[in-house]
This record gives sequence, C-alpha cells and structure tokens, in this order.
Amino acid sequence: MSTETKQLADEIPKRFDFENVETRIFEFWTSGGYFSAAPSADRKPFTIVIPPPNVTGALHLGHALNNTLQDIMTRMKRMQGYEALWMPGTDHAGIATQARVEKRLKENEGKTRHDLGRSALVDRIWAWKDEYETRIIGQLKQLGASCDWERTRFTLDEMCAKAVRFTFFDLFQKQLIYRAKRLVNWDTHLGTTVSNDEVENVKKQGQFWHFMYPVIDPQSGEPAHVLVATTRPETMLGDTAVAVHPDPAAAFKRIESEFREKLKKASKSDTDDIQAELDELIDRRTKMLPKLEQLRDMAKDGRKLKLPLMDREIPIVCDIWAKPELGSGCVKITPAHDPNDYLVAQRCGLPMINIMNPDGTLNAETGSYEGLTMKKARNTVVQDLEALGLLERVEDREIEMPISDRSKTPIEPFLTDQWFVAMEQLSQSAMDAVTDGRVKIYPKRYENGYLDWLGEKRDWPVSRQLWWGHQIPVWSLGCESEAEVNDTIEQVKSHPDFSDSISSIQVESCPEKDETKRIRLGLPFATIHVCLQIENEALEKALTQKNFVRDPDVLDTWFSSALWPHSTLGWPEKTKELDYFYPTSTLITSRDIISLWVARMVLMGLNNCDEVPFHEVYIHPKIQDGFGETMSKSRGNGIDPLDVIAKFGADALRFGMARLCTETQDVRLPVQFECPRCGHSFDQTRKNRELPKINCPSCNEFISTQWAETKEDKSLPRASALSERFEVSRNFVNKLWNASRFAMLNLDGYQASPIDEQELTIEDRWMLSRLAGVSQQVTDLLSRYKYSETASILYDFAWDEFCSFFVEILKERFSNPQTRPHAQRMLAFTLDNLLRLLHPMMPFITEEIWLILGRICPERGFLNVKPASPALIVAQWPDLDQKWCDVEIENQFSLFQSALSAIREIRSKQNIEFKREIQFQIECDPTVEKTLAPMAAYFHGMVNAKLMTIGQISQRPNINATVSRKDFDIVVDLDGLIDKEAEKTRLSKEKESLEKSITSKQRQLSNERFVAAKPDLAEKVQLSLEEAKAQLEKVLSALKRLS
RNA sequence: GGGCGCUUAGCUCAGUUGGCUAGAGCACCUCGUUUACACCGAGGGGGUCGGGGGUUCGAGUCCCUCAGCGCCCACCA
Repeated sequence: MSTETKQLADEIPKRFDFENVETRIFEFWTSGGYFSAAPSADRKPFTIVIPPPNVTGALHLGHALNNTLQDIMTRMKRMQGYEALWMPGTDHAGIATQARVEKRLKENEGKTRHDLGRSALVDRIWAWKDEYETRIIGQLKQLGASCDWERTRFTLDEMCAKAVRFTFFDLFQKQLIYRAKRLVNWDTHLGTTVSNDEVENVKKQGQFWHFMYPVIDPQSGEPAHVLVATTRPETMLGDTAVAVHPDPAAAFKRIESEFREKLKKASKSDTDDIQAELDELIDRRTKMLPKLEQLRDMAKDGRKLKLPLMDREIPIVCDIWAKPELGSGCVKITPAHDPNDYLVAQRCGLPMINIMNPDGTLNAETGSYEGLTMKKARNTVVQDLEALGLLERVEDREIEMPISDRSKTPIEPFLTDQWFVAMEQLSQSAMDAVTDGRVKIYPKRYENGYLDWLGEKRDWPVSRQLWWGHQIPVWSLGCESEAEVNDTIEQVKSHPDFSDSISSIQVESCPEKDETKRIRLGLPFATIHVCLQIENEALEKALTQKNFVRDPDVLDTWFSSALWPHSTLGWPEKTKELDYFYPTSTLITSRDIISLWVARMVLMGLNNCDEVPFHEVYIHPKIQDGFGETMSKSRGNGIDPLDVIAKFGADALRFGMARLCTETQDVRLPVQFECPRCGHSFDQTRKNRELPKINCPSCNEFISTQWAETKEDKSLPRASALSERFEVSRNFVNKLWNASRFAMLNLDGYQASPIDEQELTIEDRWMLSRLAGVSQQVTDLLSRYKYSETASILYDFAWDEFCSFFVEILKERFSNPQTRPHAQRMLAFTLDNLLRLLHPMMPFITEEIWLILGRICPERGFLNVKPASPALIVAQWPDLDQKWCDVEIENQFSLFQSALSAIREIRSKQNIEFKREIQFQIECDPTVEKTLAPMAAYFHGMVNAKLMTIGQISQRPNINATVSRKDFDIVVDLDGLIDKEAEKTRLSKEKESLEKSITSKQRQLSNERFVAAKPDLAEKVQLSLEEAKAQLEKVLSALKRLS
C-alpha cells in the first residue's frame, strides 16, 4: 500500500459521514453553477415547475416525496444532455396564510386584523412569508433539490402580479369574468367566501325539527297547518315560500319504478332492504298522495301561509325540488341561505331575504332577532315556536355540516356580490387537451376525476374578502339611470390614458327590475366596472375623483397558481425563457389538487399561451401513517423530513422515497418515535400521537411527539418521528460507500488505458452485460415514472451483483500483479457507471465518491478512455452499447451462483469453518461442465473451496455427502460426519415437491391445446420436466444411500 | 347516491399482456468478525395470494359475487 493510499484510507471513514458531505457537496454544486439553466441553441429543453409549497409552514414528508421525484427526473434529464430547468417558488396561499397570521396576532397581541388595518396586516404577512419562504427553501436545499434557485418565484411577486392582471383583464374583456349575486360559502369567522373545495363536510349528531306553518283562512277540508322540517330552524326567518311537488303522483310513480329497477339488479343481501324501502314508499304514497295533491291545488290557487314569528305571508309554490318521498313532502324555501332553495326562488320568482350580516349575526330583516348569532338564534326560534305550539316534534339525527377548511367554523350559505370566471368554454378546452392526448396523465385512472370535474363546468367564484392576495383590478361605480351610465362611460373613455388595449368596461344592471323595490333596497340602477390591465396612476386618480371605488377583494389563490407554468417564465412578456422552456415537460404532483390546480393550469395555459402548460402529469401516491390516515401537522402524526435527514441522511431519505413510490394511490408508513433524551425508539400509536406530551416508555421523562411549528414551541424536547423504512436505505448508502471505499483503496497504481477486449474475463463480460441491461432498464423505467421499480433494480444490482459478486471475484485478481491492472480498469469503469445510475436518487454520496475517484483515476473508460467529468451532476448518463447484453454469459453466471450457494449451504449445514478449505467436485452434464470450468478458480475466494474435478453424472466417486440442486450434484469430500436424519427429512421434502411438480407438468404437456398454442413454452416445460425427473432420481438414490 | 383504489409471510410492500416450485426488505431462528462494510456475511423457518363461485389445459393475475378498509365527488327539508 502506497503512502497515498494510506492517507486515503484515513480520509475515507468506514461510515459515510453524510452531515459533513451534504453541506460541502451542495456548496460545490451551487458554486459550480450546475443548477442554472438558460435557453440554449444546441440543447433540447427539459422543464419542471415546482408545485409551489404554501408559505404557511414547514415542509412535510409529502413535500419530500414530491420534490425528490422531481429532482430525480431533473437530474437524469440533465445528465442526458437536456437543458434541464427546475423552476422553484412558493405560493402565497391566501386564506391559509392570512388565517395563520391573524391567529398568531390574536394569541400574541390580542388584536384582530381590524385593529391593525389593511396595510399593517399585509406587512405582517410579508414578514411571515419571508421567514417561512427562507425555511422552506432551506429545507428543499437540504433535500438536494437541484432547482435553478436564482429564478425562485413567489405567486405574489411582481412578475406573477403582472401575469395575474393581464389574465384578469383579458378574461374581463372577453366577458369571461363577470360580477353577480350568488349564493356562496361564507366563512363567518374569516369574513370571506371560500370555494367548494375549501369546504369540508363533517358528520355530527344533530336534530331535525318539524314545524307547522298555519294556512291562512283554511277552507273546509283543508289542513290548518303545513308541516315542514329542517336541521337549521333559524333560517325560517328568511323563508319566502313553502314548496310542494307539482305532480306528486308522477313523482311517486317514477321513484317506485326506479326502486323496482334497482331491485332487479340488486345483490341478494341488499334485496330485503330495498324491498322494505319500496314497501314503505308504497305505503307512504297511499297515505300521503291525496294530501299532497290537495296542497298542490292550493298552491295553484295562490293560497298563502303565515310564516310564524315574522308574521309574513308566504305562498305555497310548486317546484320539483320538493320530494314527495321525503319528510312531509313539503319543503320550506330560504332562498338567501340554501343553495337549492336559491334555485327554487329563481325558478318561481320568489323574493330572497338575506337575514345575516357578514359576521354571522342576524340583520335587521329578522326584527327582534337582530344581533343574535345564528347559533343563539336557533334556540330562540325553537323556543318561540314551541311556545306558539307550532313545534310538532324533534328528531335526533346524524347530520352533515359544512365546515370551513381554514377556520374550522361552520359555513353559512350567503348571498353576496362576487366575481366569477365563466367556465363553459375554458373547461372544454382543458378537457379536450386531455382527451386528445396533448396532456397525458399518469396513472391514467386519474383522468376520470379530471374530466368529471371539468365536465360540470361550474363557474368559478374568484373573489375573496381577504387582504392577502392579488387585489382585483376593478373600479366600480353605481349609477341611478341609463343616462348617468352612458354619461359616465363617455367621461371615462375621454380620459387621455383610456384605451381599449389597457382598459375595459362592463355594465352590470340591477337584477331587481321593480323600480320602487329597487330603491327601497338601496340598490343602484346599474354598476359600471372598469378593469385596468396595468397600473396607471392618472387613470386611477381620475376614476377615484369620479367616485369610482376599487374592489377591496383579492383573487382566489388558485387564480395565480393557475398561471404558474407561464408566469414564472415571464409571460405576458415574450421572453426567451418562455419561448424555450414553455410548454414544460412534466408536472409531478399529488392527486388532491388535480382539479384545483392541474385542470386550471391547463385551461389558463391554453387561454394565455395557446399551448398546454405541460405534456405529462405524474400523480404520485399520498403518504399515510401506520393506521392508514393522512399525515398532518394538526393531527400530529406526521414525519418531519428534517428528522429523517438528521438521522439517516438526505440520500437515504430520497432513496426511501423513491422506493415507496409505487403505482398505488396510498402508501403506508408506520411511524416510530425516538426519545430525544435516551434515544429509545417506540411505535406510534393512535393514543400517543395525539397527546401534547407523553412519558418516554424507557426513561419516563416528559417528551413531546408533536411537530414544533415555531421556535417558541420547543419548550419540551421533541421526539423524532421516523420510520424503519429509511433504515434500509441508509444501510444501502453505507454499503455503496464501503464498496467504493474498497475499490479506491485497491486502485493504487491505476494506469489509465483502454480495456483490451481480448482480456475480458467471464465476470467482466457478465458485469458489462448486467451494466448494459440495468442502464437500459433504469432509463426506461424512470421515463415511465416507475420510481419504486427503478430503486429496487438499482438496489439489487449494486448490492447483490456489484458488491457481492463482482467486487468479491475481483479480490482474487487484485492479488495477482498480472491481472491487477486490467481488473483495476474494469472496477473503475464499473463503479463510474454505477455512480451515474445512482446519482439521481442519491446525489450527495455519489458525487462525493465521484470526486474522490476522480483524484485516483482522473481518466477512465472502457474502449475509450476520457478524462472524467469534473462533476457527476453533469456527467453523461450511461449509454453502454446494448450489444454487451449477453444472455449466455448471464446464464453461465447464474450457474456459478447456484454452485456457490450449494457449497455455502453445505458449509452452513455441516458447520464447517470458513478457514478450513474444502475440496469438492461437481457431477454434471458435459455442457454444464464446459460452462463452469473457466470459473473454477473463483470458488477459492468466494467459499474457500477447491474444485478438484468435474465429473460425469454416471461416475460417483468419494461420496460422503450429497446435496441436490437443479442442474447438478455437488460431491464434497469431507472428513466430517453428516447429520443423516436431518438430511433425510430434507430430501423427503424435496422428493414430495418434485413429485408434485412433475405431475403438474405432465398434465400440462398432455394437453394438446396447450402444446399447440404455445410450442415454445411447452418445450421449456418439457425440459424442466426432464430435469425434475432426473433430479428426483438423484434424490431417491441419495435417500436410499442414507437409509 | 356516483367514482376510484386496496385486501399476497408477523409488519411494509413487489408481482408487467393469465404460464415453470408466488418474491423483496424488516422482524424471527442458526452460524460467522475471511482486513470494504455487524448500517456486515452465510444459511434457515414462515404464505390454501380476504371468502365463495365462474371462464381456462392453466388464475395472485380475467369475470361474477360476498365481506372488510380507505380516498374523492355530489347530495340529504
């Protein structure tokens, strides 16, 4: 060993020191500028935009998975010679972030956002954003993300803001954005609209109240009351009608026939239930139909009811919304506070009475109930109705309640003015992009969800009553007459800065056509909306002087996210980046935002750029805890990727992520905690994950199992949440490290030179064959997003083939000065290729080894020797000629492996020390002999066994022990005794299994159709049958000898 | 109510268009420190592929059915 090598041995520790290496290597990449990408004339682009993480908090394991997968793809493409751009950034996440900052403000200072005012609050949120963005980007870097960091964008930065304004203006001008009164989901706590997607339905125990509304002047034979039921009694204050079905008989008929239809198709176990339901329905029809028809007739006569408590006359109306099969068959109609009732009111021309203030209290419309919260009003209304004797009964029942995702408070349907994006044509364009294959979604099954959601073509409410976000660029003014409208428009248009290219006008006329009513409600005759494409101080000032007011609302976060693939590249400017990198190559994301985000990016990309934003979408699994539940911070069952990195290293985390990324939709990851005080490791349970603090089962000290959100939360030492699945990957990292360590310590005196083809040994050819095969497989699998499969192939190749066989065999050759130089070149070349293949998944360790290898063997190669790339990250992706794939060599090698394993089995069974050399001979066919003979020498190093002779099957000298194998026997010349009984049991077992296999093969072959259909396979079966028969004979004779 | 997915070894999961004796890692048992690696090496035990039926020469794989688990969407006076 030279002094240099000795130094190297000291320098390369036995265990991979990932902490030190990760920091250093990342710095090496950054200073080398390897992450940056720019339009290039001679390279093809490869682009990924990051799904921008929300600036609400730290990254979780789902992010780690998502970003690892993106980085693997980016790194591979970069090595394949693409100009690979991975565009990083973060999302302002409107509601979520504002809610977090407001919550903190309340907790720390006892203030609300109104105490602070708009601009001060927004400043606070910017400060929060800065803090978290830094943290998130730091975490991504720790993961090894090779994003072009200098391009980092934020959905609220100037570049994105410009794209948002241009898009809004464009849609406004095309009349695809409009303002309207709509029933929206109102979050009374945050005082804003939330979209359907931000509403969560929660099952709760609740009540079902049945009320009686008196009929005004009932005639003889008519009921005195109409019965209605509700889960929300307080809304009755806003009732404007009671509906009954226009043709109850037909409705009954229809639903009964549906039930009969269902009964035909139903499975046995369901039949009874359906029959019972049907019987009930028929019974109901018999009892109720006359009454319902009577009510229907009363409705047609224009009869009215008296709404209790409010003393308002309300009509009975006919509408199909009233289902005869449910409840009393009559339904109360509260247009301003129920989405279905709203539709009824539109159909029947009913008034809509809004009874709620934005803060969730009742307004003046409710008279004496004004000021009560909806919750309090419920009890009061029920009590008051009961006092009037109008409460028929109360039922307990499980009800589903809509809850705001953000504030966790109940959602109130609320009638307000909102901006909407008309989706009809936009949705269609996005659907077409997928159906005609311009955008491919993997796995394909997710296409359904995408298409279904878009197919509904529901208009998208985009305004949010928040302060954090892109403020809507519209100035509005209410006018009292047609003349005033025209006049004002004239004046606005006459402004020198006004031009159709940067400003657009919409006139929204009041839906209330009844003049007196309109005036009483204080509604304007019409509202003029002026939208400005870019900031224009003069024009804005002029508008303000004319009493125009800028809409205080901001846009839904997804509006800016939808522009992400092109806004980050500079759109609406025609930048060279946009020209080169757009459309992007692939989008890697999780399934819960397919509709929210993916679909909207497609339609906005098409609208703004006339091209799809990406060609492929890969949807990866979601990570769940050991109980199959989604990991989340609020539930406290998550794993912090930084814990994993600290314990196992970033490469282990990444490789672990790739390994679990199969095509299923969920992946379970049982969680273990590690005590921060004593290091004891214990399983996560449903119980211990929810407690804010627990006692360590080992040292009994108080520890926290919850994620620390901010620094000040860390009063208790926090247990790391980990998973043993990363241990496997960590071991793999270490295995690779040690094999490389061995290689480098044996490359002493390496001389660069092309490898002489004539000198290639069997194992060299085998290694070349495997290397060529594996490279091909990895390239192919990764391009199809088969991460898990790729990871296992690499794992097996590196561990079982490279380390356990190739390196082991080379040891023999290193000891011989004649074979040493060639062996060194082969080893350097093989390791070089292995590092390239592993780099996308494990970038840090592979780069570190690459750099050390570069010092020892600066030039290496196979038939051509070239200086190695100064950095692995930009080294060329392996593309070994496929002609090196050699099935015969691989078969030959697997024979060798079987022989080794047979000898090892004997050694182990006989408990023969490795130190003791054994001699053995193999009985086999001449062909096998020919195959195995060249490898005879390698048995020495691998199993310390000496192959004496290879004999014919018919000759059996020196039999002391026999172990059966598929293709041959091994006869080992031993002095020791053998355990005859154990051997007998084993042989009988083998005999049984062979007999079984022979029978099944014979049956198979006796089938003419099979033989005719698959002659190749039949031939194979025939061969294996003969082998099995020969095998059986050997086993039988061995058994005979033993007894 | 509509859609999607899952059920294979004690645990977490592979298993391509049906085809040779159903695989891996962890855990378990036995043995071993032969100078790359105990985060290692060698060997071993463990599965009627959720239940039932069908198609087929042949089913973990295809069809039907039952049961259980999970996710998404819609809706419930």
